[in-house]
Amino acid sequence: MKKFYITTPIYYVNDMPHIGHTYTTIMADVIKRYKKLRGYDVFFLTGTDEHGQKIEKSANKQNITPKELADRVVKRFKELWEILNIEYDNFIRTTDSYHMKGVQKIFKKLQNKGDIYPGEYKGHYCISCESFVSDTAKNSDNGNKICPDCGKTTEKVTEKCYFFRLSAYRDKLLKYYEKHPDFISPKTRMNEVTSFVKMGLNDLSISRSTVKWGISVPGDSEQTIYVWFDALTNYITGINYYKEDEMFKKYWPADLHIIGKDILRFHAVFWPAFLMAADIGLPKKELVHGWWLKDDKKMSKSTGNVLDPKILLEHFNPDSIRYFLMREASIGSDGNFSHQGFIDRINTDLTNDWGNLISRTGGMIEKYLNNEFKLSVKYSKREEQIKKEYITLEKNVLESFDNYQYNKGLKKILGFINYLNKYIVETEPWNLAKSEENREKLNAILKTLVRAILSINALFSPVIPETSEKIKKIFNFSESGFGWKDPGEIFKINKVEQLFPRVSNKDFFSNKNGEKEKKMEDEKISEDEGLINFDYFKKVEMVVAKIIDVKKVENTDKLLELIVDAGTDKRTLVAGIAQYYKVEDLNNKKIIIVKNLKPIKLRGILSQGMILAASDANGRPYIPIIPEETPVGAILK
RNA sequence: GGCGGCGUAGCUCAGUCGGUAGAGCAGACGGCUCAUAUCCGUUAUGUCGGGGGUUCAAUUCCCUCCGCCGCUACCA
Repeated sequence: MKKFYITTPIYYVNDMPHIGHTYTTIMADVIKRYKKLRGYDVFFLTGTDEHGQKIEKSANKQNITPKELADRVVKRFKELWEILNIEYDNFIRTTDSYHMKGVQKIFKKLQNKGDIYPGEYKGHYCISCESFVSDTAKNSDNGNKICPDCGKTTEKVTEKCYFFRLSAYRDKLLKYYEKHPDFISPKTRMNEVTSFVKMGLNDLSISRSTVKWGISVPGDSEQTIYVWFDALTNYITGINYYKEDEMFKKYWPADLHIIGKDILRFHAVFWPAFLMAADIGLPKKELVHGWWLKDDKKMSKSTGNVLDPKILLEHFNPDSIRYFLMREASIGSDGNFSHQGFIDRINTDLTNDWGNLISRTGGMIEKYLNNEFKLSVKYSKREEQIKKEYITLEKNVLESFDNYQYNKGLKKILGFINYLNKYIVETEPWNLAKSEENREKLNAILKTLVRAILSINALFSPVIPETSEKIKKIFNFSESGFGWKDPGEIFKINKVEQLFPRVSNKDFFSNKNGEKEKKMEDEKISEDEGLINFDYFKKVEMVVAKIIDVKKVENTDKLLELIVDAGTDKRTLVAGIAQYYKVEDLNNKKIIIVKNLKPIKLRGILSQGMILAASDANGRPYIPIIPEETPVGAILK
């Protein structure tokens, strides 16, 4: 029996489960169920990532231990997966001992090989912020750096840590990509990865002495292993890499890692390099999916538009959610989620088409045949035709599913359902039922419908498994597997229940979730007009600053490094204006800077703000010079 | 700035290895009554992002411009 090992990423317990986690996990579950039907021995791994400073900090805030925090979130994930009928084979937690031992094992292996070596991280440490300050932060009088966050003088610290020799794997990775062009799918993601690797790779710091909540480095209790090394390793520890027993030998290498585009680099560059270093085979394929946008906007905690699947579960059954996510997004590109879109999709596809087909078929069998087929019948050409067309359809659908194009496959299935609805209208069973002489014909039509329904039901089963089971029960049918179904000459059916109750807009939007939803749509409208309110504007801090030193950034054409006095502090700015402004043009001038812009490193120098300048159509900057008498630090509003 | 992708009906998208375009949803009209006011049929709408070129012929190939997205950079 062929094996198939599929994984989701492990989810960081700093976040409650949302639609993104749900999407990835449902996709994995659908693939698992599909592969199982295709005769594979499937193993499906999911779990949680529980180490790291963030977890440590949030736990502290809530006055609980990191493990307690993780336990709470894990419970939420497991509950949701149960509701959504996710059949994972193992739920790994990075705090599980078999995982931790496995991580240490591979770490040790790389150490022995020399691919992990002790090194030094030289840095400037801010004690009050408990964090490292960039090399490029500005100096204080005594030569130490000043913390850009709190302004206090930092201490020079030389910290021991371990590095992974990533630089040595550049060519090997590129060769691997070339040999396995389908390793990363879709192709655009593969291009991104290769161009990134081509630019060269630096060795990777893979341990921290400042993080306590983590797996300790073997033989060095001062250090914990970097969370990404810890997390990625789950894919092998989850199938017993520590023991390297039969299970590991059977399932590794993974056949499919499902990941989101945000974690591409870790999976497509670092993870393969770690495995190469450890002489472990590489996963066969990584499928990169996009994000779910909410009303065309990225979901994020800060905008507060993260979608909790529980809201949907208040109105819809789990299969509806599974169906929508698989039907609506094509792998690779971002999907868009709107509540209206969700309601429409479920009502048209599942309620009107699929649910109703079963309902009307069952209704007729009840009404005309008293829920029982007593006759053995001959099928006419028309019925044979339906069988033939189903077989063609099935081939096409399976082909789509094999390529993980579930949206395409499902679309095709819906087309066939429409075809069956037409068949009913054309044959008019309700007229045949009026006279006894058409009994056999009526039987043949209804039986054909049952056979078609059961056949389609199998195709649908990986995506909507719960409904699929219900349908089998209605028709007293127990076989699974694909192909044209035949429940036999004589059989009974049970009363049809409503499989997908209709949810009207009124039902959905009248409760408080709907209100919330509506409010958000209103907000969206005002944003669309391009206007911002005053509070929003106030967030931008602009002040007058005096330039106290200017120099060109070495080896660049466009960049100037400026030291400015912003009133409260002195800070470094990097600006791409060297082609238009000379050092002497700017020295001692007063200008406007944006003070609270997120600092960014440019050419290795940390730029802590931005010079305000007008720019013309060619991008040429014009810096407004402020009158000399203006006080430094004056706020613009 | 570089690399890649995209821009097709009101909405979501398919498609054309060159012969002026489709599907679903929403809309309009009609039919049926087995069915969850469901189903079936008919039907409107598009200068296929703008401009230029190659060609007998371009939405499809080439160039250029505009807009959007992703990655990346000496953008901030």
